[in-house]
Amino acid sequence: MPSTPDLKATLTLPQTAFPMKANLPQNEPHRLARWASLGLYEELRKARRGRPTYLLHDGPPYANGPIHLGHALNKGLKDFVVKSKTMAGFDAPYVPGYDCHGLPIEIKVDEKLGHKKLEMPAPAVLEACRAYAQKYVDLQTSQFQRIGCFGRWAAPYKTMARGYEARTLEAFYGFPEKGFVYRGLKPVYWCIHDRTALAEAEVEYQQHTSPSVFVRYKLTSDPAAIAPSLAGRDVATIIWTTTPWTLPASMAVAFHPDFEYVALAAGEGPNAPVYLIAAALAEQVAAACKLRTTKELARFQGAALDRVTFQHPFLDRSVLGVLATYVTADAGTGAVHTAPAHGADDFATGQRYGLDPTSRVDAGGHLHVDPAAWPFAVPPAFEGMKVWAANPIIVAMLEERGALLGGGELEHAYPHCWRCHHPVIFRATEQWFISLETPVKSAQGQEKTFRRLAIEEIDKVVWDPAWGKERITNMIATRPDWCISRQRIWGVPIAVFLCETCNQPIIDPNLNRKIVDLFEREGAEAWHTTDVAALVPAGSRCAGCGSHNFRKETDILDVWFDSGVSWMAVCEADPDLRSTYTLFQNQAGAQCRPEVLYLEGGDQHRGWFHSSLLTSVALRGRAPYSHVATAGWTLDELGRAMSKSLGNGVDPVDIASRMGGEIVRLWVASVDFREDMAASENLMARCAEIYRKLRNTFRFLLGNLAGFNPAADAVDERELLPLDRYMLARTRELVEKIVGPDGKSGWYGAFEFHRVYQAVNEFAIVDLSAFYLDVLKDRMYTFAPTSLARRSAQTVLWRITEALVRLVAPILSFTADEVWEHLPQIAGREASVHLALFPKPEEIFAEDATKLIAEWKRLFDLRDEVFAEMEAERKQGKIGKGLDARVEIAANESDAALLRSFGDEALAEFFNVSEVVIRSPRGVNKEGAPARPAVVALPATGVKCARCWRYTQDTADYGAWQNVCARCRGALEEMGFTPPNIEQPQTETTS
RNA sequence: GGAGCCGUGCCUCAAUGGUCACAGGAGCGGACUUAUAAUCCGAGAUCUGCUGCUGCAACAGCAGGUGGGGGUUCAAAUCCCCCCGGCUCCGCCA
Repeated sequence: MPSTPDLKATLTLPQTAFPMKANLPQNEPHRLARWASLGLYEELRKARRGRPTYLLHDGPPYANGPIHLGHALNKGLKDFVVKSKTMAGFDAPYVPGYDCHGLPIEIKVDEKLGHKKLEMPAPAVLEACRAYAQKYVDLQTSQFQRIGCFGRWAAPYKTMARGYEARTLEAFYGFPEKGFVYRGLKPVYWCIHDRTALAEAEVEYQQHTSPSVFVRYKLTSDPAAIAPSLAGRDVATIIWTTTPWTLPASMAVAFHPDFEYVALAAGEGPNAPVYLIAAALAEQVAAACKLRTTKELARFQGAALDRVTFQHPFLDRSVLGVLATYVTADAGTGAVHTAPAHGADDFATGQRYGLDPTSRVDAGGHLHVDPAAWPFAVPPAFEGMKVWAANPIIVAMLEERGALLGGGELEHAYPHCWRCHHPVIFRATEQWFISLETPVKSAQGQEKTFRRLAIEEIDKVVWDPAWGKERITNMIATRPDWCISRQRIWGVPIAVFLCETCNQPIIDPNLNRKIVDLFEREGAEAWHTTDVAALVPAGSRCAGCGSHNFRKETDILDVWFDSGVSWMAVCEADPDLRSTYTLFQNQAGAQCRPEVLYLEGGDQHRGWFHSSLLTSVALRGRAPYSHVATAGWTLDELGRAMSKSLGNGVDPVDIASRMGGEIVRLWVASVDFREDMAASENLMARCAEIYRKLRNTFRFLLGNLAGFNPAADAVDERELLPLDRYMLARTRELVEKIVGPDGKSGWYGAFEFHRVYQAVNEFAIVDLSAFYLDVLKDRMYTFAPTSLARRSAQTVLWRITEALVRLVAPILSFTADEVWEHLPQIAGREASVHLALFPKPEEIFAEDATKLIAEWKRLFDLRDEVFAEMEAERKQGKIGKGLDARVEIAANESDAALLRSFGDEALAEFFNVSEVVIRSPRGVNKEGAPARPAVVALPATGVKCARCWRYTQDTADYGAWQNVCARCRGALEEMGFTPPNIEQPQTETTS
């Protein structure tokens, strides 16, 4: 077979410097450096200045470790939002932040400093904490940037910054000044390991085994007053508790006023002991306490037990019978041991009855008995012991004294400290509280409670998904007052002076301003280094007792308060954000009001969403956001939460370094973040596979745009070939779905990133790779570059690429920017794709896309038939590729007309075959069409063109080039190629 | 105890009332060597029922089948109810 080796050189094959292999781990850092040198974030701000604003306010991650997948998801989603809003034309600044104060860091620093800490002055300890937090601020910043997140990384907000600390304190002062805050004795969750109060948000429930004991409380008031039949009997009640260590603080026994109680005699005779227990529980209690034959002596309402008295089982004092509706009949005895110092309900009851709420447990959890009530000469064995150690001792003492009626162990969910994971206790201490029942005035001047107003504000916010509204509403509706004080050091001091005599705080706005200014200048350390006298004006007197001696409060603020005032410390204060935020605050309900979005994991309903709402409603009378989106949890492939113990975690930093930050981003885009999401090495590898497909599609697009000069070569939309027009219509459809008719709604507008991912993926693989680009090869490779047909295709390829690169830019930020650089250069183009705007549907294709696509539907059905037939031929080895085939279609009239309207060439291209013959149908009945057109695929006839591989009837030798079809000959002539001299064979290298 | 989510082929998943349920991966079969560390085409869910036959097998066709069951509807993966399985969050236990 004679060959013409140089004929191949006359083809216009794809040509591009855009590499097939991405080498993401190596190349992404280079692109990051380019963005940095370009000052891209600042450029974006400049480019969008004056446009409508969109504010995504960053929830600060805690700066105490490297980032994990949840962080990557969180920041990735935010980056999609910010970038897509920016490309939709909004000015969307993004100031990332970090949560820096708090126990975890202080504990880490404690471990590092060891006993040295005790000798160090407070400012030095704070300095160590600051350094520790800063280390992780820097680490996380570099990690977030590594996965391509844009933002003001050079100046993130930090809750430990001087300005932030000053704003936090200012926010705090707002509460007492407006009457939201009280300081009082109250039981709070208390971690005896960390020696601090905890907020509800800081406890987690874990399984814990507690002793479970039934204790006899002997009645000391007149039994006949309860029921006449009890006169003269030895009466007692039985309480059940799982915390024997609270018994020294037992001040009352609570009964439900409406429950029925029985008096049971245990045994025969007038001397048998009698027990008062709830009727519903009598059987259970009798069994647990092994009461033998029981006989009911009386039956009465719990209300009858109000203010009866009992003897404490081991202390020399009496215990009051009280009534409370929280007593339940599903566990215990119906008689609830009440220790006001160690339970919220107990405390409330104690207040109603005037009981002593003093805690005999110190900050470290050591028990101390009230000497006045201790009836024996020697101190109790549990004196000074930790509560857990005291439990068995107290139980033994009960047993010894005959007060223990039953016992055992109970495994139950018990609150633990979320930081140190030790079980926590309830302990009444002096704390600062924000009262949810504070009366406030709404904007309309109506009186309501703080709680009520907060709930009303929740209602004005868009919650996504919608059930978030109900969730946070329930939380606010039922939560207790917010305990905002902590007995630690690493945080914002509650910078208040207390009266040495009566503990009354000084609430003086002028003094408060002075201290805020001090914090602004010197940071929170100033509270530790400045003397009382330097701040409190001379001659100040306590409003309560008139004393003029004051001391500094040493508690710090709950860290949830810190981050919860970020709307004030950042949005209201930061020069880049405040004008937008002020507009947001003042334009409620107005059209021009900018959106303020909070986007975090669902756990923040009780965290940041919650604390931010409360502070903003209290201080500004409105919610700090207009839109709250929540993400689900990242789980492993089997749907389990990721944990160190399971070893099923996926490290985004590791994935970025091995596969690329782009792969992490693609994974984030691939999942529906509103639900729980699966992640694993395996799934990441799948994303990498998808990435390669997308990248290769871009590469092929770019390769076929080589030499295309849009200004000179682009074909007017009306002159485009039908197939090319069809693809523009498809592209328009895609654009419309992704960015909406206006270029700013659609799936990006609704944060439906996984749909963008799916649709782009499908478009690239199905519409482009498997169809359009495949079919186009013949035209792209063999036609003269000057030909209308080829320029028509290029025009469309160019528009598709320009659209696609913008559509994926928020997600594939690295790759899109790389593609951008390889696109045909046009005047006035932005330096980065990220500075560009999303395409608008009508810019892609001005006509009715839906109609055109519907028209093509029938053609694609026929194409499927053709392919099925060709596959059969292929199986028999009669043809190989499509161009080896000739297809005959016996079509009914409408099909035939449709097919003929495209012309033979276009049809052959569409089916990717050498020849298409349309025949009138045989065997078609008169009424109408056959069920399906008769399609026959046959080996092509004619001679194969050596250049374009089509079989044609007009293939002939062209000089020394053998077997060149007439179309190729025309193209060669137009391109100025002449056949090589027959006598002088072409040498291998020319020019 | 409360709230909620998920269940689609071996795997990952799309599609929230409308044609024979999208696509990808893996595996299988094939083509191409003009996207080549590529590209293209094809077959492909388990099971049940019915029909074709004297009968059986194979095969073919039809129907049903989106965890199971029921309902609304001309029409359901999609809406409603119940159940099963998996998961998450919240709360509580004196």
